[in-house]
Amino acid sequence: MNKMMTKIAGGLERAFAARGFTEPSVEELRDAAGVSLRTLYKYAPSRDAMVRLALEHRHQRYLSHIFTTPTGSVPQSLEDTLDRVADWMRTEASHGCLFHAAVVSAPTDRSLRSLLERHKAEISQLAASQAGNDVTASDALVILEGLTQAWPLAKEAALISAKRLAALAKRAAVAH
Amino acid sequence: MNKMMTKIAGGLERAFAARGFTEPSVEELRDAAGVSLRTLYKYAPSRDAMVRLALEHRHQRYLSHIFTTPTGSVPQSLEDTLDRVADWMRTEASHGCLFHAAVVSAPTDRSLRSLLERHKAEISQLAASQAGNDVTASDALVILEGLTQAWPLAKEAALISAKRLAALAKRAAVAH
DNA sequence: GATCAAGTAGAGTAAACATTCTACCGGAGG
DNA sequence: CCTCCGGTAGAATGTTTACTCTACTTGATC
Repeated sequence: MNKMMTKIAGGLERAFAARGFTEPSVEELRDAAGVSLRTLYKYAPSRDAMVRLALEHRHQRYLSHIFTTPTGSVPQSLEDTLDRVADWMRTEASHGCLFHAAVVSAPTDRSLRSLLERHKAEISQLAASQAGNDVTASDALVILEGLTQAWPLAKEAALISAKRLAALAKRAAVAH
Repeated sequence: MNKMMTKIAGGLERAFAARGFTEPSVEELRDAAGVSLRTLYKYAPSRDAMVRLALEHRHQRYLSHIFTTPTGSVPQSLEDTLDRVADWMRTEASHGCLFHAAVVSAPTDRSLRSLLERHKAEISQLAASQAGNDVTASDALVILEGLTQAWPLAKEAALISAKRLAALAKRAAVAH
Protein backbone atom coordinates (compact mmCIF):
# COMPACT_ATOMS: atom_id res chain seq x y z
CA MET A 1 0.00 0.00 0.00
CA ASN A 2 2.41 2.67 1.11
CA LYS A 3 5.14 0.36 -0.13
CA MET A 4 3.43 0.28 -3.51
CA MET A 5 2.95 4.04 -3.49
CA THR A 6 6.61 4.87 -3.01
CA LYS A 7 7.67 2.23 -5.51
CA ILE A 8 5.43 3.83 -8.12
CA ALA A 9 6.40 7.38 -7.20
CA GLY A 10 10.08 6.51 -7.39
CA GLY A 11 9.72 4.86 -10.77
CA LEU A 12 7.76 7.77 -12.15
CA GLU A 13 10.33 10.23 -10.87
CA ARG A 14 13.10 8.31 -12.59
CA ALA A 15 11.19 8.15 -15.85
CA PHE A 16 10.33 11.85 -15.93
CA ALA A 17 13.85 12.84 -14.93
CA ALA A 18 15.37 10.73 -17.68
CA ARG A 19 12.98 11.49 -20.50
CA GLY A 20 11.21 14.72 -19.67
CA PHE A 21 7.54 15.29 -19.01
CA THR A 22 6.14 15.25 -22.51
CA GLU A 23 7.87 12.33 -24.16
CA PRO A 24 7.16 9.27 -22.04
CA SER A 25 3.85 7.61 -22.78
CA VAL A 26 1.79 6.15 -20.00
CA GLU A 27 2.93 2.68 -21.07
CA GLU A 28 6.52 3.75 -20.66
CA LEU A 29 5.68 5.17 -17.24
CA ARG A 30 4.08 1.86 -16.34
CA ASP A 31 7.30 0.03 -17.22
CA ALA A 32 9.34 2.48 -15.19
CA ALA A 33 7.02 2.04 -12.23
CA GLY A 34 7.24 -1.75 -12.58
CA VAL A 35 3.52 -2.20 -12.15
CA SER A 36 0.45 -2.93 -14.24
CA LEU A 37 -1.50 -0.23 -16.00
CA ARG A 38 -4.46 -0.87 -13.76
CA THR A 39 -2.60 -0.33 -10.51
CA LEU A 40 -0.73 2.64 -11.89
CA TYR A 41 -4.08 4.30 -12.58
CA LYS A 42 -5.30 3.29 -9.19
CA TYR A 43 -2.60 5.29 -7.41
CA ALA A 44 -2.50 8.08 -9.95
CA PRO A 45 -5.80 8.33 -11.77
CA SER A 46 -4.50 10.45 -14.63
CA ARG A 47 -1.22 11.26 -16.29
CA ASP A 48 -1.25 14.66 -14.57
CA ALA A 49 -1.57 12.93 -11.24
CA MET A 50 1.47 10.82 -12.13
CA VAL A 51 3.43 14.03 -12.61
CA ARG A 52 2.34 15.36 -9.23
CA LEU A 53 3.18 12.07 -7.54
CA ALA A 54 6.67 12.11 -9.04
CA LEU A 55 7.26 15.69 -7.96
CA GLU A 56 6.21 15.07 -4.39
CA HIS A 57 8.63 12.18 -4.24
CA ARG A 58 11.32 14.34 -5.78
CA HIS A 59 10.78 17.08 -3.23
CA GLN A 60 11.35 14.71 -0.33
CA ARG A 61 14.46 13.22 -1.86
CA TYR A 62 15.88 16.63 -2.70
CA LEU A 63 15.31 17.98 0.78
CA SER A 64 16.96 15.03 2.40
CA HIS A 65 19.87 15.06 -0.01
CA ILE A 66 20.62 18.73 0.52
CA PHE A 67 19.64 19.46 4.09
CA THR A 68 19.43 16.38 6.23
CA THR A 69 22.25 14.35 7.44
CA PRO A 70 22.96 10.67 7.18
CA THR A 71 26.23 11.12 9.09
CA GLY A 72 25.73 14.37 10.94
CA SER A 73 27.13 17.05 8.67
CA VAL A 74 24.38 19.61 8.20
CA PRO A 75 25.36 22.46 5.89
CA GLN A 76 26.48 25.41 8.00
CA SER A 77 26.76 28.01 5.28
CA LEU A 78 25.30 28.77 1.90
CA GLU A 79 28.55 27.55 0.38
CA ASP A 80 28.11 24.15 2.02
CA THR A 81 24.61 24.02 0.63
CA LEU A 82 25.89 24.86 -2.84
CA ASP A 83 28.38 22.01 -2.65
CA ARG A 84 25.54 19.64 -1.90
CA VAL A 85 23.46 21.04 -4.71
CA ALA A 86 26.37 20.51 -7.10
CA ASP A 87 26.66 16.97 -5.86
CA TRP A 88 22.97 16.48 -6.56
CA MET A 89 23.38 17.86 -10.07
CA ARG A 90 26.32 15.58 -10.75
CA THR A 91 24.47 12.47 -9.73
CA GLU A 92 20.78 13.11 -10.24
CA ALA A 93 19.70 16.12 -12.18
CA SER A 94 22.24 16.91 -14.83
CA HIS A 95 19.47 18.31 -17.02
CA GLY A 96 18.16 20.89 -14.57
CA CYS A 97 15.38 21.35 -12.07
CA LEU A 98 12.51 18.90 -12.43
CA PHE A 99 9.97 21.32 -11.03
CA HIS A 100 10.69 23.98 -13.60
CA ALA A 101 10.61 21.30 -16.26
CA ALA A 102 7.17 20.15 -15.14
CA VAL A 103 5.72 23.64 -15.10
CA VAL A 104 7.19 24.48 -18.47
CA SER A 105 5.70 21.35 -19.99
CA ALA A 106 2.24 22.25 -18.76
CA PRO A 107 2.23 26.00 -18.21
CA THR A 108 -1.51 26.21 -17.71
CA ASP A 109 -1.63 23.65 -14.90
CA ARG A 110 -2.26 25.68 -11.80
CA SER A 111 -1.43 22.87 -9.37
CA LEU A 112 2.04 22.32 -10.80
CA ARG A 113 2.86 25.97 -10.48
CA SER A 114 1.92 26.00 -6.84
CA LEU A 115 3.98 22.86 -6.26
CA LEU A 116 6.94 24.70 -7.78
CA GLU A 117 6.36 27.76 -5.66
CA ARG A 118 6.16 25.82 -2.43
CA HIS A 119 9.25 23.80 -3.34
CA LYS A 120 11.36 26.85 -4.10
CA ALA A 121 10.15 28.85 -1.13
CA GLU A 122 11.00 26.02 1.21
CA ILE A 123 14.44 25.49 -0.29
CA SER A 124 15.48 29.11 -0.24
CA GLN A 125 14.23 29.69 3.28
CA LEU A 126 15.99 26.59 4.54
CA ALA A 127 19.19 27.58 2.78
CA ALA A 128 19.10 31.07 4.24
CA SER A 129 18.37 29.90 7.76
CA GLN A 130 20.93 27.06 7.72
CA ALA A 131 23.46 29.73 6.81
CA GLY A 132 22.53 31.57 9.98
CA ASN A 133 20.77 34.27 7.98
CA ASP A 134 24.04 35.71 6.78
CA VAL A 135 22.10 36.06 3.57
CA THR A 136 18.47 36.79 2.66
CA ALA A 137 16.18 34.14 1.27
CA SER A 138 15.98 36.12 -1.94
CA ASP A 139 19.78 36.20 -2.32
CA ALA A 140 19.84 32.47 -1.66
CA LEU A 141 17.13 31.92 -4.25
CA VAL A 142 18.99 33.83 -6.95
CA ILE A 143 22.25 32.00 -6.27
CA LEU A 144 20.64 28.57 -6.04
CA GLU A 145 18.63 29.08 -9.20
CA GLY A 146 21.70 30.46 -10.90
CA LEU A 147 23.75 27.40 -10.03
CA THR A 148 21.03 24.92 -10.87
CA GLN A 149 20.28 26.51 -14.20
CA ALA A 150 23.88 27.29 -15.17
CA TRP A 151 25.07 23.83 -14.23
CA PRO A 152 24.12 22.05 -17.46
CA LEU A 153 25.91 24.79 -19.38
CA ALA A 154 29.04 25.43 -17.33
CA LYS A 155 29.35 22.51 -14.86
CA GLU A 156 32.06 23.06 -12.25
CA ALA A 157 32.69 26.65 -13.34
CA ALA A 158 29.14 27.45 -12.32
CA LEU A 159 29.77 25.99 -8.87
CA ILE A 160 32.89 28.09 -8.42
CA SER A 161 31.08 31.27 -9.42
CA ALA A 162 28.10 30.50 -7.21
CA LYS A 163 30.31 29.85 -4.21
CA ARG A 164 32.28 33.04 -4.76
CA LEU A 165 29.06 35.03 -4.92
CA ALA A 166 27.80 33.38 -1.76
CA ALA A 167 31.03 34.19 0.06
CA LEU A 168 30.84 37.83 -1.03
CA ALA A 169 27.22 38.14 0.04
CA LYS A 170 28.07 36.73 3.44
CA ARG A 171 31.02 39.00 3.99
CA ALA A 172 28.94 42.00 2.98
CA ALA A 173 26.19 40.96 5.40
CA VAL A 174 28.58 40.38 8.29
CA ALA A 175 30.10 43.82 7.76
CA HIS A 176 26.50 45.06 8.22
CA MET B 1 9.26 36.15 -48.81
CA ASN B 2 11.46 37.53 -46.07
CA LYS B 3 8.49 39.63 -45.04
CA MET B 4 6.45 36.46 -44.76
CA MET B 5 9.24 34.66 -42.91
CA THR B 6 9.49 37.22 -40.10
CA LYS B 7 5.71 37.48 -39.84
CA ILE B 8 5.51 33.74 -39.32
CA ALA B 9 8.47 33.61 -36.96
CA GLY B 10 7.04 36.42 -34.86
CA GLY B 11 3.65 34.78 -34.63
CA LEU B 12 5.15 31.45 -33.67
CA GLU B 13 7.29 33.09 -31.01
CA ARG B 14 4.25 34.75 -29.51
CA ALA B 15 2.28 31.51 -29.50
CA PHE B 16 5.01 29.44 -27.89
CA ALA B 17 5.75 32.15 -25.33
CA ALA B 18 2.11 32.39 -24.34
CA ARG B 19 1.19 28.71 -24.33
CA GLY B 20 4.38 26.73 -24.00
CA PHE B 21 5.90 24.32 -26.45
CA THR B 22 3.76 21.27 -25.91
CA GLU B 23 0.24 22.61 -25.74
CA PRO B 24 -0.35 24.54 -28.94
CA SER B 25 -1.43 22.40 -31.88
CA VAL B 26 -0.19 23.19 -35.35
CA GLU B 27 -3.60 24.65 -36.15
CA GLU B 28 -3.23 27.03 -33.23
CA LEU B 29 0.24 27.94 -34.44
CA ARG B 30 -1.21 28.63 -37.86
CA ASP B 31 -3.71 31.06 -36.36
CA ALA B 32 -0.97 32.79 -34.37
CA ALA B 33 1.15 33.09 -37.49
CA GLY B 34 -1.82 34.48 -39.41
CA VAL B 35 -1.17 32.31 -42.40
CA SER B 36 -2.51 29.18 -44.06
CA LEU B 37 -1.42 25.72 -43.07
CA ARG B 38 0.19 25.23 -46.43
CA THR B 39 2.43 28.27 -46.25
CA LEU B 40 3.25 27.60 -42.64
CA TYR B 41 4.60 24.20 -43.64
CA LYS B 42 6.40 25.77 -46.57
CA TYR B 43 8.52 27.96 -44.29
CA ALA B 44 8.78 25.44 -41.48
CA PRO B 45 8.33 21.93 -42.83
CA SER B 46 7.65 20.32 -39.46
CA ARG B 47 6.51 21.32 -36.02
CA ASP B 48 10.09 21.02 -34.80
CA ALA B 49 11.18 23.45 -37.44
CA MET B 50 8.52 25.87 -36.20
CA VAL B 51 10.10 25.72 -32.77
CA ARG B 52 13.53 26.47 -34.19
CA LEU B 53 12.18 29.33 -36.25
CA ALA B 54 10.55 30.87 -33.21
CA LEU B 55 13.73 30.55 -31.15
CA GLU B 56 15.90 32.19 -33.78
CA HIS B 57 13.50 35.09 -33.88
CA ARG B 58 13.50 35.24 -30.09
CA HIS B 59 17.28 35.30 -29.95
CA GLN B 60 17.46 38.35 -32.20
CA ARG B 61 14.79 40.22 -30.28
CA TYR B 62 16.39 39.39 -26.95
CA LEU B 63 19.82 40.55 -28.04
CA SER B 64 18.49 43.82 -29.36
CA HIS B 65 16.36 44.41 -26.30
CA ILE B 66 19.19 43.84 -23.87
CA PHE B 67 22.31 44.99 -25.63
CA THR B 68 21.64 47.29 -28.53
CA THR B 69 20.51 50.78 -28.28
CA PRO B 70 17.57 52.54 -29.83
CA THR B 71 18.58 55.83 -28.19
CA GLY B 72 22.23 55.32 -27.40
CA SER B 73 22.31 53.92 -23.88
CA VAL B 74 24.34 50.75 -24.06
CA PRO B 75 24.62 48.96 -20.72
CA GLN B 76 27.92 49.86 -19.11
CA SER B 77 27.86 47.41 -16.23
CA LEU B 78 26.37 44.10 -15.31
CA GLU B 79 23.89 45.98 -13.15
CA ASP B 80 22.65 47.94 -16.18
CA THR B 81 22.28 44.68 -18.05
CA LEU B 82 20.27 43.21 -15.19
CA ASP B 83 17.93 46.19 -15.27
CA ARG B 84 17.30 45.54 -18.93
CA VAL B 85 16.74 41.85 -18.30
CA ALA B 86 14.22 42.69 -15.61
CA ASP B 87 12.50 45.00 -18.05
CA TRP B 88 12.34 42.16 -20.54
CA MET B 89 10.86 39.85 -17.94
CA ARG B 90 8.24 42.41 -16.99
CA THR B 91 7.06 42.90 -20.52
CA GLU B 92 7.84 39.75 -22.45
CA ALA B 93 8.87 36.66 -20.57
CA SER B 94 7.16 36.58 -17.23
CA HIS B 95 7.17 32.78 -17.36
CA GLY B 96 10.92 32.33 -17.78
CA CYS B 97 13.46 31.66 -20.48
CA LEU B 98 11.99 30.36 -23.74
CA PHE B 99 15.13 28.46 -24.65
CA HIS B 100 15.14 26.42 -21.48
CA ALA B 101 11.45 25.82 -22.00
CA ALA B 102 12.05 24.50 -25.50
CA VAL B 103 14.81 22.14 -24.43
CA VAL B 104 12.83 20.86 -21.50
CA SER B 105 9.85 20.12 -23.72
CA ALA B 106 11.98 18.05 -26.09
CA PRO B 107 15.02 16.91 -24.12
CA THR B 108 16.20 14.50 -26.77
CA ASP B 109 16.31 17.07 -29.56
CA ARG B 110 19.97 17.72 -30.15
CA SER B 111 19.47 20.83 -32.26
CA LEU B 112 17.48 22.61 -29.59
CA ARG B 113 20.14 21.98 -27.02
CA SER B 114 22.80 23.48 -29.21
CA LEU B 115 20.59 26.49 -29.88
CA LEU B 116 20.31 26.96 -26.12
CA GLU B 117 24.04 26.63 -25.61
CA ARG B 118 24.88 29.16 -28.27
CA HIS B 119 22.27 31.56 -26.97
CA LYS B 120 23.51 31.44 -23.40
CA ALA B 121 27.18 31.56 -24.32
CA GLU B 122 26.61 34.65 -26.43
CA ILE B 123 24.57 36.39 -23.75
CA SER B 124 26.97 35.77 -20.91
CA GLN B 125 30.02 36.74 -22.93
CA LEU B 126 28.36 39.93 -24.10
CA ALA B 127 27.26 40.75 -20.56
CA ALA B 128 30.75 40.23 -19.20
CA SER B 129 32.45 42.25 -21.89
CA GLN B 130 29.94 45.11 -21.80
CA ALA B 131 30.74 45.33 -18.11
CA GLY B 132 34.39 45.86 -19.01
CA ASN B 133 35.26 42.37 -17.76
CA ASP B 134 34.86 43.44 -14.17
CA VAL B 135 33.29 40.03 -13.90
CA THR B 136 33.84 36.64 -15.55
CA ALA B 137 31.44 35.21 -18.10
CA SER B 138 30.71 32.41 -15.68
CA ASP B 139 29.78 34.84 -12.89
CA ALA B 140 27.60 36.70 -15.33
CA LEU B 141 25.94 33.46 -16.39
CA VAL B 142 25.11 32.45 -12.84
CA ILE B 143 23.68 35.86 -11.99
CA LEU B 144 21.71 36.17 -15.22
CA GLU B 145 20.29 32.68 -14.92
CA GLY B 146 19.54 33.33 -11.28
CA LEU B 147 17.59 36.47 -12.07
CA THR B 148 15.75 34.99 -15.04
CA GLN B 149 14.75 31.89 -13.17
CA ALA B 150 13.97 33.55 -9.85
CA TRP B 151 11.93 36.30 -11.48
CA PRO B 152 8.67 34.39 -11.79
CA LEU B 153 8.97 33.47 -8.11
CA ALA B 154 10.23 36.64 -6.49
CA LYS B 155 9.81 39.45 -9.07
CA GLU B 156 11.46 42.71 -8.01
CA ALA B 157 13.14 41.13 -4.99
CA ALA B 158 15.06 38.92 -7.38
CA LEU B 159 16.26 41.96 -9.29
CA ILE B 160 17.46 43.63 -6.11
CA SER B 161 19.38 40.53 -5.04
CA ALA B 162 20.89 40.02 -8.47
CA LYS B 163 22.06 43.62 -8.65
CA ARG B 164 23.57 43.46 -5.18
CA LEU B 165 25.48 40.32 -6.12
CA ALA B 166 26.69 41.94 -9.33
CA ALA B 167 27.91 44.98 -7.41
CA LEU B 168 29.78 42.80 -4.93
CA ALA B 169 31.40 40.76 -7.68
CA LYS B 170 32.54 43.92 -9.40
CA ARG B 171 33.99 45.46 -6.26
CA ALA B 172 35.82 42.23 -5.48
CA ALA B 173 37.23 42.12 -9.01
CA VAL B 174 38.35 45.77 -8.95
CA ALA B 175 40.12 45.18 -5.65
CA HIS B 176 42.01 42.45 -7.56
C1' DG C 1 -11.06 -24.22 1.69
C1' DA C 2 -13.69 -20.23 0.49
C1' DT C 3 -13.57 -15.43 0.01
C1' DC C 4 -11.96 -11.18 -1.03
C1' DA C 5 -8.61 -7.49 -1.56
C1' DA C 6 -5.14 -6.31 -4.55
C1' DG C 7 -2.42 -7.43 -8.07
C1' DT C 8 -1.01 -8.80 -13.59
C1' DA C 9 -1.70 -8.93 -18.64
C1' DG C 10 -3.23 -6.93 -22.37
C1' DA C 11 -7.10 -5.92 -25.88
C1' DG C 12 -10.24 -2.13 -27.15
C1' DT C 13 -11.91 2.69 -27.80
C1' DA C 14 -12.26 7.28 -28.97
C1' DA C 15 -10.10 11.51 -29.49
C1' DA C 16 -6.24 14.47 -30.82
C1' DC C 17 -3.06 15.78 -33.87
C1' DA C 18 0.84 16.26 -37.40
C1' DT C 19 1.11 16.09 -41.99
C1' DT C 20 -0.59 15.87 -46.82
C1' DC C 21 -3.68 16.74 -50.56
C1' DT C 22 -7.23 18.86 -53.44
C1' DA C 23 -9.38 22.86 -55.13
C1' DC C 24 -9.46 27.57 -55.60
C1' DC C 25 -7.93 32.78 -56.02
C1' DG C 26 -5.48 37.33 -56.93
C1' DG C 27 -2.39 39.98 -59.10
C1' DA C 28 2.11 41.18 -61.59
C1' DG C 29 4.83 40.43 -65.89
C1' DG C 30 5.15 39.11 -70.44
C1' DC D 1 -5.25 38.28 -71.96
C1' DC D 2 -3.39 34.71 -69.75
C1' DT D 3 -0.32 32.41 -67.03
C1' DC D 4 2.03 31.16 -63.06
C1' DC D 5 3.74 32.20 -58.48
C1' DG D 6 2.52 32.40 -54.11
C1' DG D 7 -0.93 32.56 -51.41
C1' DT D 8 -5.95 30.76 -48.79
C1' DA D 9 -9.31 27.26 -47.07
C1' DG D 10 -10.06 23.22 -45.25
C1' DA D 11 -11.00 18.06 -45.95
C1' DA D 12 -8.65 13.44 -45.50
C1' DT D 13 -5.34 10.27 -43.55
C1' DG D 14 -2.89 7.54 -40.47
C1' DT D 15 -0.70 7.31 -36.16
C1' DT D 16 -0.25 7.96 -31.48
C1' DT D 17 -1.94 7.77 -27.04
C1' DA D 18 -4.63 8.38 -22.64
C1' DC D 19 -7.74 5.81 -20.53
C1' DT D 20 -11.12 1.77 -19.77
C1' DC D 21 -12.57 -2.87 -19.58
C1' DT D 22 -12.37 -7.97 -19.36
C1' DA D 23 -10.40 -12.01 -17.70
C1' DC D 24 -7.28 -14.16 -14.87
C1' DT D 25 -3.94 -14.96 -10.55
C1' DT D 26 -2.34 -14.83 -5.84
C1' DG D 27 -2.15 -14.98 -1.18
C1' DA D 28 -3.73 -13.78 3.32
C1' DT D 29 -7.54 -14.21 6.66
C1' DC D 30 -11.59 -16.22 8.72
